[in-house]
Amino acid sequence: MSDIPQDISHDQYAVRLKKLQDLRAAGSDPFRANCEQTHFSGEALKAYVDGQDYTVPVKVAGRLVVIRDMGKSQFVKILDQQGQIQLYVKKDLVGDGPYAAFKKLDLGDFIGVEGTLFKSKSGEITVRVDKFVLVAKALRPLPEKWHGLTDPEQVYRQRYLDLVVNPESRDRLLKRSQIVASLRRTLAGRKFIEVETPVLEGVAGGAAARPFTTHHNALGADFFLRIALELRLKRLLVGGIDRVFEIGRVFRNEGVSRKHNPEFTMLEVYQAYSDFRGMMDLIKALLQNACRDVLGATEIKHAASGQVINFAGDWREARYFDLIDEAVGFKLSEFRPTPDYRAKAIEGAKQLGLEIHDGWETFEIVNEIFGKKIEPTLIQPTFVTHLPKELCPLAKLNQQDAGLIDVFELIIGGMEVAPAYSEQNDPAVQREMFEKQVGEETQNLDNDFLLALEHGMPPAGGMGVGIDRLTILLTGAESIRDVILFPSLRPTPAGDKQ
RNA sequence: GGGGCGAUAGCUCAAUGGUAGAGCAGCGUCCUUUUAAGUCGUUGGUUCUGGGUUCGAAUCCCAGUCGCCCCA
Repeated sequence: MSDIPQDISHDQYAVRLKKLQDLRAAGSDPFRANCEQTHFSGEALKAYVDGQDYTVPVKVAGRLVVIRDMGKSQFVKILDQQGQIQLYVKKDLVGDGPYAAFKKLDLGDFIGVEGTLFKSKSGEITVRVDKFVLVAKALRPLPEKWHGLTDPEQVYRQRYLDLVVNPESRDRLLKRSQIVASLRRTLAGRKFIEVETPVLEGVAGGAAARPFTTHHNALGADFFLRIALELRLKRLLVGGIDRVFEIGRVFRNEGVSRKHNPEFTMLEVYQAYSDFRGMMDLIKALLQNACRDVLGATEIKHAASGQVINFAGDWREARYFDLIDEAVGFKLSEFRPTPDYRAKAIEGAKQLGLEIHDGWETFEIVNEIFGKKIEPTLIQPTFVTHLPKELCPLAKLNQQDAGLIDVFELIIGGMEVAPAYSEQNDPAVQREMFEKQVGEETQNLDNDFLLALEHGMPPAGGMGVGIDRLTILLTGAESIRDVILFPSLRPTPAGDKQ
């Protein structure tokens, strides 16, 4: 030990650690087991009765985020789940000793207080503190109060700091929670049953995507992380669960971008004895309710296009090939049954300035036109129906045109929000469709699923909703990373601090 | 995978080859209704990492790490 007092005034961590040690030395616990709380901040603000200052008692708790020290009194603010509330601490009210202790508190500390509500001179509802207690000491300082945390890497890796200092971040988290709750309510109201199915699968099916692989030691077997919920939920249709849904994480081993995270959340819904048209009705109810529940309106401003998206009323319905014909400027769809189809599709795509890759199938060329030139222009909710059958092997073929499938893709704000199908339930046709796809995709044939189909699956409408994209839409977020609390990032080296 | 941009105090940002600065936060002082409170004083730097060029590098060059954007 040195006699020379070390100057730690510049080191905020050391200053706080010293305060913590001093508290312990004085017999006080800087990390309490609990504290009483009668109101969240928002509830306390509502509990105030106009003109009745100092009569309504409240006990609130939270993290100190603002301190305005005026010598013998202080205005401070604490943050809890519902937001901030101001506290007023007066020396002659709490007493000299406690007041001195209060002055030693740091931004970031958690406190619990007891007091009464009043309205300050400038009209802010405030708790006048009678008693307070430090319940948890913070050893590290908070980011700056005015600008918040802006470095995206730190926002994602230390989301807890982002949530403390960036209110819009907390707001997005709350909205996402409300959206999911609203979806569940709507589904429950229509007698859907929520289930959970395996994340670890022997065969990763139900979508065309590269899966993650992992290994189970005790079983001595490799597993895939699921890429969709579909094939498990359809087994439940076979088992007599007529209206079933799951909200769950799926994993796709693909690129990361503003619109893609390797793990994301899907709602998949299946309704026996319905079809893709029934799903139109369902998705409208789901989204209109979610808008009302979360935003209190059925219109939202779409930041990217500047348009107002209107969820009320009837939604536009357009056939895939009508939109394609319109985009290329000639009747490309009429060439579908002819040998000239491919040449015409290439011609159409090139006219639109699109790059075509040699190995592409004709349907891929046409879908490039859709993805690049049509989808981004569909801002208002639009059901795009009757896609070419190659785009999904799990849907029923159209009665009039076996090259088409009875499906829709719901596009909103230029993004695919929900695909829905009349589900294929003929085991022979299903096997044939799978076998065609297995050749070109990485996924294996799910024989166990085909066995289930052979036992008979009722006709059904099915639908998938990307929860992350829906949240982007309803919150106006710019990136999927803004609506996923902890987006996938390259791991930092083990043991690395800060 | 390719191209572009970025990383400086705890946080937000300056400093274009010549002693690394500001605001907030911190530390010390004044202030019993503040609103990014105010006031006076003050501490704090592996300029992402490693090489190189130069009398001299936050700045120029090379390589790497991490992130963001665009493209595939």
